[in-house]
Amino acid sequence: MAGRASAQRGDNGWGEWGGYMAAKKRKLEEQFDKDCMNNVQQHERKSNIFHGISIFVDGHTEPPADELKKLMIEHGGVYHAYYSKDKVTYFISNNLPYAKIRKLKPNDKVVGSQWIIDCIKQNKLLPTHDYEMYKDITKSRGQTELNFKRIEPMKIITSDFNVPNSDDEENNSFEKTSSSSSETEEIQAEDDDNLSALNAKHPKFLETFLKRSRLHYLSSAAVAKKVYVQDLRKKSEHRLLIEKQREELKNKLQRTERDYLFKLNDEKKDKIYMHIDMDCFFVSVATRNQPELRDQPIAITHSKGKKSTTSNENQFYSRSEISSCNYAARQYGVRNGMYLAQELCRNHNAKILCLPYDYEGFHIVSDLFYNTVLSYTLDVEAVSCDEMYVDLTDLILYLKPLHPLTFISLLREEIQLNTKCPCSAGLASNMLLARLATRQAKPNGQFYVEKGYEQEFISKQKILDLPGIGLSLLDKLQQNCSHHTIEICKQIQNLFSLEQLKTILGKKQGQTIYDMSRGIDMRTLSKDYLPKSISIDINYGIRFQTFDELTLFIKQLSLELHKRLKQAKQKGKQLTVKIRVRSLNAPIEPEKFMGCGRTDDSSRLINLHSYTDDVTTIESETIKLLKQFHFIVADLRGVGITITQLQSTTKTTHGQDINGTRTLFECNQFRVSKPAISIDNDDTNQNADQPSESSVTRKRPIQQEQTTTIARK
DNA sequence: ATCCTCCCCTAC
DNA sequence: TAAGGTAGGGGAGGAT
Ligand SMILES: Nc1ccn([C@H]2C[C@H](O)[C@@H](COP(=O)(O)OP(=O)(O)OP(=O)(O)O)O2)c(=O)n1
Ligand SMILES: [Mg+2]
Ligand SMILES: [Mg+2]
Repeated sequence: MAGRASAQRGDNGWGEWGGYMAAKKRKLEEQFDKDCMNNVQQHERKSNIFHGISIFVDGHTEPPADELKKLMIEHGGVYHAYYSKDKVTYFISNNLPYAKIRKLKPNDKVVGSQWIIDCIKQNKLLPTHDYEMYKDITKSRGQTELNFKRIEPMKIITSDFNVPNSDDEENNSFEKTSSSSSETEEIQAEDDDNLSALNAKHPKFLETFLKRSRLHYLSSAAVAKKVYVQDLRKKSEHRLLIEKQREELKNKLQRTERDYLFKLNDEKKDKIYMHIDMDCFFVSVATRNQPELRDQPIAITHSKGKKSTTSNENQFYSRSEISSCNYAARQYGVRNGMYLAQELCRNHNAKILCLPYDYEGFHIVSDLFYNTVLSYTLDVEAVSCDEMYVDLTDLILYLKPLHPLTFISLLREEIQLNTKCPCSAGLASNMLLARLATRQAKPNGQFYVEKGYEQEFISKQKILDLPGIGLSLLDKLQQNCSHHTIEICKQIQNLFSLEQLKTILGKKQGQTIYDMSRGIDMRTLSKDYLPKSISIDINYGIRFQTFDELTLFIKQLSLELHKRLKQAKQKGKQLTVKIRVRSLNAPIEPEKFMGCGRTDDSSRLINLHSYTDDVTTIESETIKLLKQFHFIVADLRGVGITITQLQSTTKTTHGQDINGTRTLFECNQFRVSKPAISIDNDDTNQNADQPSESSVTRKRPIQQEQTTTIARK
């Protein structure tokens, strides 16, 4: 019964949220990084107001962590570089990332940094009550805002969303689309708070949300690119194009000495990989026709961020995420994925320019980027819309004598020319090192980790930069090594044996980290893309009062999922439903407008009778599973449906391309040209998938409790 | 041992 | 206001 009643644990199991050092990660390039640890400087003691108090600073704060550390020490407190449940009294953070808020445990107290400032100012220990950030906030939004304002570093002016400056980009859609199609009576209005009702109860919500979600864009675009590369491999014409391109390049090559000297690639199995990634992709695209803007800090956000035409202290409270920011902005510590809020509040980057999403542009540029690379080789593994791995071995052999740096220099030039956007690339003998090389190369650069320098290179790489290693895994390591601050690969090499790593992280992950920290990576490009799951998840705007409302939404999700299965030409035999329910002690409304806040998650799967992509099956099975959870409908904050155990509907040998290739123009809402390809319709085929009632569900006695999930008051 | 379910984590 | 999606690796621990 492992999972089941998980409603309670949720984040639990996470035990210690420990040293997460998100700060570390963020501070990557910030001067005040250094060792926040025992930087035992002799701070002058000024008071003792913080006696007995210890803090752990997480994320970006104003003033920055080392300043807070100094203040704490000067006033009798203790500063911990790593979180330790027993020792730390308070977290200090002004904007924890969403992922971490969800991990907070009931007893964790997160306090805004202003608390420290105010305490010092008044020279006494103030109650933290008004500075606590992620605690129950009874209800009203107003209160939420108030609460927040308190802790804002410099009393920000909240107003200023001033009048809806209408137009301004294309703010079309549902504004008026009232029409209230069918079922739901009047969506609009009603509802306690007149929050303009833009939540999942609105019939247009799903469509609107997906159209605007950058994360949905990223996911669907990545899949589309994988499919695109895959399909291109099957086209013989393309091989001819590649040949032509290579010859052309060969002819115009101006070889220099290094090209002739570059031998390597013996007939051994020496490989040379390239990892290539567009620089601050969204920003570069958005400014590709106004490159002169690029010198100033820029971010891509939904919030109009305040153009600060008027001198005034702009900015307000904004939980809008910065999707991408350029390098000028990064100078100030701004990072992708941050909330706009704190950043703008800081005087120095008060004039950060916020630009809207240009999905069509992303699409176009992404295609140009891919097509440019693909015109030279098909040894490509798509990673995302702005990033890929390339096995250059064959190409370099073909063009020899040629130094790979010469090639990627030309390639990047061509990409720049085609897209008007910069990119960076890394070269190395394996994928891991190539990827790390890219990081080093950015922005607008290239870097080759050459043969004799691999150990030196990997030794000094940040552990967090290793692909697949995030805050959680790093923390597990840190917990097992209290004396040192674990930061670079060299330390893993020296401080942990393979066995230790396996014990701490598990068999596979232990081995992987062991290898990676030594620069070892035996992976090869995956050239065969086979989807393993297709799903839809919505964890935003989920606010229902009744199960019927939820049912209506599930209907929409099912239809969307059905379309995705159709488009991917897949059917699945297993269906998983995942829900996110507001944590008991989490505020009704989280900091982020319509966000899901801190939740407890659970999932449940069912084995279907046959491979299916049928809407009604999906819908009914989902509802069935949903009823097996026990939750208060009003507390639901997220739902997801995943189909797994996929099987392609094409006869493998039979012609795939229905209407011309599924070119790069993938997912519905992001298609650029290409009129609709009609994804829906046709349900005619397939072996009847009745709502597979009994569902093989195997054993599982499933305590058939009160299946309902009533919205109780 | 190995499989299965229910997570958790990471990445873009 | 805000648009916190999703695929895939893998671990824990019970079932087989
Ligand atoms: N938390 C994130 C991370 C990324 N993205 C989007 C915007 C990015 O432009 C794009 C590509 O991600 P990258 O990690 O490649 O970041 P950038 O291209 O923006 O910057 P870099 O120059 O570091 O590659 O994905 C996002 O929306 N949210
Ligand atoms: Mg990039
Ligand atoms: Mg990228």
